[in-house]
Amino acid sequence: MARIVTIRTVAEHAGCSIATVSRVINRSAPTSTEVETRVRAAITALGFRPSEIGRALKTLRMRTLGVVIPSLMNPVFAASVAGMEAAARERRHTLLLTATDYEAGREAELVETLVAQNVAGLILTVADADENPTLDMLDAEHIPYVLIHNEPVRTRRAAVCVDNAAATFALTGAMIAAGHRRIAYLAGRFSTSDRSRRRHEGYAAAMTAAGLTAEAPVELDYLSDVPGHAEALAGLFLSPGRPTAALCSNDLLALSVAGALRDLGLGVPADVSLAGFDGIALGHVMNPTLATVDTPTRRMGERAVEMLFAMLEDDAPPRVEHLPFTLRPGGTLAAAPADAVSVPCSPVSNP
Amino acid sequence: MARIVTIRTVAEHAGCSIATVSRVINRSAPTSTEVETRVRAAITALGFRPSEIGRALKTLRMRTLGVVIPSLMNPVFAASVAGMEAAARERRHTLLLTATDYEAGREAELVETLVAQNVAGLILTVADADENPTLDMLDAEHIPYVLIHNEPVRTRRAAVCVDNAAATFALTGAMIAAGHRRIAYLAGRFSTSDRSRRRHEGYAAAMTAAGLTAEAPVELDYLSDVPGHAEALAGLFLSPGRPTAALCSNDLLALSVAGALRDLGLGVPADVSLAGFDGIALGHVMNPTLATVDTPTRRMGERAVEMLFAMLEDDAPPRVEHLPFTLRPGGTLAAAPADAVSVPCSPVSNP
DNA sequence: CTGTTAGCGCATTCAC
DNA sequence: GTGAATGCGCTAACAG
Repeated sequence: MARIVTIRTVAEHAGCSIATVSRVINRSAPTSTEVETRVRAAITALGFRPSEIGRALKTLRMRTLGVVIPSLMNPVFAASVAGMEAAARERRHTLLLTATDYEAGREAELVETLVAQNVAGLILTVADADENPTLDMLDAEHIPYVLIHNEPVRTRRAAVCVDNAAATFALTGAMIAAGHRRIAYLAGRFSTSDRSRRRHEGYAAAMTAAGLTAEAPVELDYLSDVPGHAEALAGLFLSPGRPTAALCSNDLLALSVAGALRDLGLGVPADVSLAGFDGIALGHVMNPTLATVDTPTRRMGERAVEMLFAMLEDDAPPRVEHLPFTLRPGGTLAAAPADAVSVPCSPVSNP
Repeated sequence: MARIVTIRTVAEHAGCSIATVSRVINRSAPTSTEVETRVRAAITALGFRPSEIGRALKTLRMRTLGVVIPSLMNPVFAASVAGMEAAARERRHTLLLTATDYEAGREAELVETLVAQNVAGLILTVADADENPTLDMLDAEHIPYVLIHNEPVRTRRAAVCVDNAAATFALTGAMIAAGHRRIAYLAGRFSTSDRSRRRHEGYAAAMTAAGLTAEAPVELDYLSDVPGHAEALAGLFLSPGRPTAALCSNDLLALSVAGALRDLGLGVPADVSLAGFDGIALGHVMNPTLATVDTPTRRMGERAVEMLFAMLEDDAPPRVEHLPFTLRPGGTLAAAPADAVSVPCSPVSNP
C-alpha cells in the first residue's frame, strides 16, 4: 500500500549515502556528475518518489493549500476552486478541500484540521470576515491565508472579492431606472455574512439616493426550498402596495425565488422583476434570462492563490483586492407597471 | 507559522511522558483519570493539535483521499466531489483535489503527486479505465482506488457509475419512438473514453435493434466552443437527408451543440431534436428544457468514498457498482417531421 | 497504568 | 564532493 522504496533504498542501489541522494533530488548542493547519473538511474529504476511526509516533517510545510468553502454545489464556489486548483498546480501544490455546508460553526474545526496537516496556507470563504475568532487564531499563529468572496472592512485581512456595495448600488439603480419604486431585498443563507451585508448596503444607498425607502433584508432560510420560500414570500408579495421588484443576494436564491413567485401565481417579470448576484451559467440559459451581477469567479480563485504565494514567498502584506464586475441585463428585470412608476423619485448616479 | 507546541510540550506541561499524551489523544490504551484530566487541560491550555505529519510518518497513511477529475467547471464533477467531501468528512478525512483539464496525459503525474502524499486511497475519473498504465501501477503497489463515472469492462476494478449502455439504449429508443430515423451521435472531449464508448454502444444497439443505421461518433474537439462546433456540424446538418436528431455524449456538449445548431439557422427541436447525458441543473431551466439521462452525481461521489473505505477497512474486493439513472424528458426532444417517420423500422424494447 | 525507546523518510548540519 | 549523524512529531513495542 505505501511505497516501500525510500531514499535509503536508492542510496544502496546507487552505492552512495542518503545525503547525496537528497542533494541530487533537491539540487541543494553540488554533486559529481558521475554519482548524479548513478543516483538518477537508481531513482527511475526503482520508481522512487520522495515522500512528501518525510520532507514535511523536516520543513514543517506541506506543498498543499487548505481550502474552506460553503459548498461545491454552488457553481460560484466550484468555479473559484477550479481556478485555485489550476493556479496551485502551476506552483506544484495541491488543494486540501473542505466544505462547511453553510454552517459557520464548522469553520473552526475545518481550519484546525487543515492546519494540523501543515498546509502552506489557506484560502477561505467564511460567514463573517471581520468578527471571526478562527481568523484571529490564524493571525496569532502567523498562518497565512487569503479570503475569497468575503469583503472584510474593519480588519486588515487579505481578500479577493468584488466591490459588493458598488455592484448592488448599480444593480438597484438599474431597477429604479426601470421604474421600480418598492424593491424588496431577499437574502439567503449566510444572511448575516459580510458580503450579504455589503450588498444590502449598496442597495440601501441606491434607494436612499433616489429618495426611496430601503427595506430590511427578508431572510430566506434554505437554498432551493421553493415551497418554503413561497410560504415565506406570500405575505410580502400578495399584499396591496407589494414590491414590483426584488433583489436577491445571490443567483441561486434568485432561481428559487422565481419558482416560488410562480407558485404564488405571480409572473416574472410581468408582476415582479428579479435580479441576482454572481453570474452563474444557469442564469444565462434560463427563460427569461436572469438579470445579475457578473463576477469573475474562476479568476478570483486564481488570484487568491497568487496572492497567497506572494505572502508566502515575498512576504507581501495582506490587502483586499477588488476584481471588476459587470452588470448583466436579463429578461427577469423589466419595466415596472405604469402605476408604480408614478411615484416620484430622484435620479441615481454612481457615488 | 508552524505550530511550535508538540506532544513533548504537552507532556512537560502535564508532567508525564509523551507516550501517555499519545494514549490520551488516541485512546489507544487506558490511562488514569487523574493523568488524563491533566493532559487534556494541558492540551487546551497550550492549544495543542497533534501533527498529522508526525502521525503519518509513523503510520505511513495520511487521513486524506486523493481525487483526480477532469474539471470542476463541469457541474457533474463538482457534484461528485461535493458528495465525496461530505462522505470523507464523516470519516474524518479530507480530499486532496486535482484536475486534469481533460488532458489524459496529466493523469499519471497527478496520481504520483497524490501517492507521494501518502493518501489513504484515491478516487479517480480517467480517460480509459481498462487500458491504463497508471491504474496498473496502483494495482501493482496495492494502493486502493475507486473509479467514478468510468465503467471498466475488461478489467477488475472498483467503480461507481451508471449503466451507460443501458441508458443510451433507452434514450435512443425514446428518439426512435418519437419518429426519428437518422440519429447522429456527437461526442465531446474524452471521446475515446470508456464511458463515451459505452454510451455509443448503447446507441448503436438501439439503432440496430430498430433496423436503423448506427453512425460512428462525430467527435467535437472543444467544450463550449460554439463557433467551432457550428463549423464542424455544418456539413452533417445542412446536407440533404440530414439527421433529424442528435444524441450528445454529455449535457455540456448538448448545450453548446444547441447553440451551434441555432447559429446554423436550425431550430431545436423544430429541425433537430437533441438529448444529452448527465442531468445537470442547467438542462432543467433552459428553454426548451434538455432531454437527458438523469444521473445521481452527488450520490455517486458519496458511494465512491463508502466503497473506498470498505476496501480500506474491510478489505472489500473491487467491484463495479451501477447506480440507477432515469430518463428525463425535455423540450429538445420532439416528434420527427412526418416525412422522416415514413422510413420503416422495427419496434425497440429493452434488451 | 506509565515511561523509555526505537524508528517512520527525509533534510541538514558537521566532519572528512 | 561526500558520508555519518541528528532530529523533525508521532506511534507502538517493550519494560517496568
